[in-house]
Amino acid sequence: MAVVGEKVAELVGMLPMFTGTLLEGIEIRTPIKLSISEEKTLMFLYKHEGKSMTAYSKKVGLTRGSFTAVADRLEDKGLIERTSVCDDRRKNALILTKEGKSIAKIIDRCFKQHIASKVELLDAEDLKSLKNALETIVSTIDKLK
Amino acid sequence: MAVVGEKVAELVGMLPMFTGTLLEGIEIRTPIKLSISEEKTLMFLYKHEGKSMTAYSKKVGLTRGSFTAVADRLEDKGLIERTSVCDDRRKNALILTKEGKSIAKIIDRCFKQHIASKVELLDAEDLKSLKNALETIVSTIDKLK
DNA sequence: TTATTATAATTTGAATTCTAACATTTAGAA
DNA sequence: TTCTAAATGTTAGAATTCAAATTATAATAA
Repeated sequence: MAVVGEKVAELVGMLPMFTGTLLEGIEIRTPIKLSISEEKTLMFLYKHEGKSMTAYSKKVGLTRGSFTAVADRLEDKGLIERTSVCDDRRKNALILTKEGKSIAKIIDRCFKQHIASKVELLDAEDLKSLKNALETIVSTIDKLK
Repeated sequence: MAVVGEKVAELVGMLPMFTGTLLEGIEIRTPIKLSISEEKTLMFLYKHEGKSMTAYSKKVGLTRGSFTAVADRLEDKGLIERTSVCDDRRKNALILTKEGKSIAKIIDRCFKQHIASKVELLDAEDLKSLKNALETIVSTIDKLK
């Protein structure tokens, strides 16, 4: 079924536009000025603290080298800390500081509110099928690993 | 149904990881070295030539300012041309050169083959529901405009 | 007509990200 | 043990992208 695969490829190419449309016009006001990668990092940390640099770099979509700079900046701003993981001295586990947690909370709420307000324009049926579609896709991620 | 909206927001946040997983390990070998934005631009041009700079910048996910640089580089490499649209002298319509078209074809094929080979790991049923889910999402894009 | 506002693309310097090389540590094989 | 290969994170310089101001054109109102 290579035909289906190619169709999937075509659709995947359009996903960034989808998220772009959803995020259009979002405005996240934080006490400290942050780049998008910094905001994303805080959001992921807010959900799952204590993972490695490499893990977060993948979630944010940066190379390890670039993510080092992001972590440096967040640490300089006092929002995260690198903690050592004893059983593997190569790894750094990242955690939020108190202020980092408070700002991450703000970002998380803004993000959710913005998207919720966008999809409110859909009727109930479309919204439901959108949610189902997203769940299908996300659950497919795991099967590909 | 703000609850559904928030759930959607959470899932949307995971989409970049999904595309990241699908594209992991992709290797596009072209006669001329290209950046990712340049490759994306050629792919979109391959599908729809003659749109404006702003239109492509949105598809690629760059600001207009950044996209000017991408178009400059592609023009310097002889892969695209800016053509004037007579009825609006502000706009530049982009078109592929002969070589640009040939390279765009390579990129398009590599992209599709790579993703097709990835999703081959899924069984027929999962593959079908993935395709349906993607179609649902893409068709939702339009309704939000 | 003229003035005003909006749109398309460019420019510039600053900020961010990438690529490639590196040091350190771990895991596994010989 | 020792060797080799792989994984983690960092570094440095090049490449890319961003934000904001600018120019030119178009659309609209006065």
